[in-house]
Amino acid sequence: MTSNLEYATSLKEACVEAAREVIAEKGVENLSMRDVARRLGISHQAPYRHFISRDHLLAEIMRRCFVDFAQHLDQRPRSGDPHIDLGAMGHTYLDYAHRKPLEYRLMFGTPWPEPAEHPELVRHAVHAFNMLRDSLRCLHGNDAALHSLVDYQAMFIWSALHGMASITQANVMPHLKLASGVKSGLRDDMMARISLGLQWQQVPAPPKKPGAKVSQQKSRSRS
Amino acid sequence: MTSNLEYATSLKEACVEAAREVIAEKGVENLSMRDVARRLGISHQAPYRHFISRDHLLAEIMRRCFVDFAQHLDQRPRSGDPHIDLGAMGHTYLDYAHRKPLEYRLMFGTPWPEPAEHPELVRHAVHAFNMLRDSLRCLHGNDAALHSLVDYQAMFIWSALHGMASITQANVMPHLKLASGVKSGLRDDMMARISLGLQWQQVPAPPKKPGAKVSQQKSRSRS
DNA sequence: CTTCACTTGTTGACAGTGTCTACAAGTGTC
DNA sequence: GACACTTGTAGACACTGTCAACAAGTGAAG
Repeated sequence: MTSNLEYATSLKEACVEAAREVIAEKGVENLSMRDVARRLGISHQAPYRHFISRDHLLAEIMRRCFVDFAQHLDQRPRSGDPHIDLGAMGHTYLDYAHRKPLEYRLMFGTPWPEPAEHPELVRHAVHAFNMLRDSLRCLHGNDAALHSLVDYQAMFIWSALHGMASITQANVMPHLKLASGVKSGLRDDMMARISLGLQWQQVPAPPKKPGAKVSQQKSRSRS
Repeated sequence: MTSNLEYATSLKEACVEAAREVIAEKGVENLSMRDVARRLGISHQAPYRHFISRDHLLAEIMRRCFVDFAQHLDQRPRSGDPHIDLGAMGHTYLDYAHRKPLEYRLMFGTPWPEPAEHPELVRHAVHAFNMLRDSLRCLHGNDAALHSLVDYQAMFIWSALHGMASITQANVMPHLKLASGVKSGLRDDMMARISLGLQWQQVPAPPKKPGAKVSQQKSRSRS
């Protein structure tokens, strides 16, 4: 019974561990409950005593990835300057995606299971996003009038970072024949453009005229 | 034999058509060769005469999505002003992601099959990226000295757009409790920030000092 | 101690999958 | 007519997730 479980305190924990191995070796889409059971030397139904379906096992692993990810973000180097801190957070984000590509793919590149079924997963994912928000609030102060500015900025940062991370991971860049030096300089360039993009300030917002072209409102102001 | 094939000229075409139906109804991950065959009233092995594996059928569908995507981008409204054209391209990109979420997910959110096995898929994907490049070259002129600038800008635009599109599609935004109005204003805000971010110009590039912090080089110039 | 419920594991099914192999019918060419 | 080639069929194989029935252990109630 306890043949391959020397290290694990419970079978549930051992299942998670084995599943992560499978994912690391063969990718998420090739994770199978029976494979997990086989590796642990238990019957193919034993894991179902701890996870009611394959999706639930996967959701638990994803949840832990978010915990790990949030910890990673939390351990970023801190200086006093909130601007530098924000930049450090961006770099830390991209570092994670680069150093733990499997985990990153799992969190942000895998079709999520039904969110209603896995509230804990959602909770931890939102928590990671809130760290980005906090970093921005630290910059602006927690003035309620600026909450929407913070959210716009957070979505912008996240979009650009996630876009870059997922494009990098997709391994398409070698096929794009980028100009020499671009690949190695991409990260710094991207960070610089993001930080410039952050400086856009909302125009007083005419309350939504659907037909209006937006390309014209070039009225920007810089902080 | 020709029971359900009234419309299709060849079985190959009918397979693609049926597969797209399956994907639309049940998602990519639930696409099965046998299901395709069943819908066409043919034996479960018939599709294998035209696609050597499930991956190859999927790759063919993905390839067609890229063709469709490129066409969509090509039909964007054109004005004389290349700046406005570039903005229109961004909107057209996001429109596509919004109006054809399945196709978008298929192209950019599905783990790609081995690229070496599907060169045509890669070719069409790169072509779509080149349309973005062309749009930028149109802005700067085709000066070789600016090729790397164009590539940086293209990667930035693509990252931000793709990031936003995939986040939007992932249906996580409802869980983030964004400030009121942010969701509806997100797209315009994002476009404005992107266009601001584009204006970053490279610093003369000190030939790579690995230890140097980049956060300091705030020497920007605006066009 | 006995009894009962509950937990945790096993075994055996079932329907579904991708894909290999062997076979059959049609089609065109020498 | 003989032959090769294409296209479709039928049957297997190993694999999957998951349901249902069963067994052994544990702990509490009577």
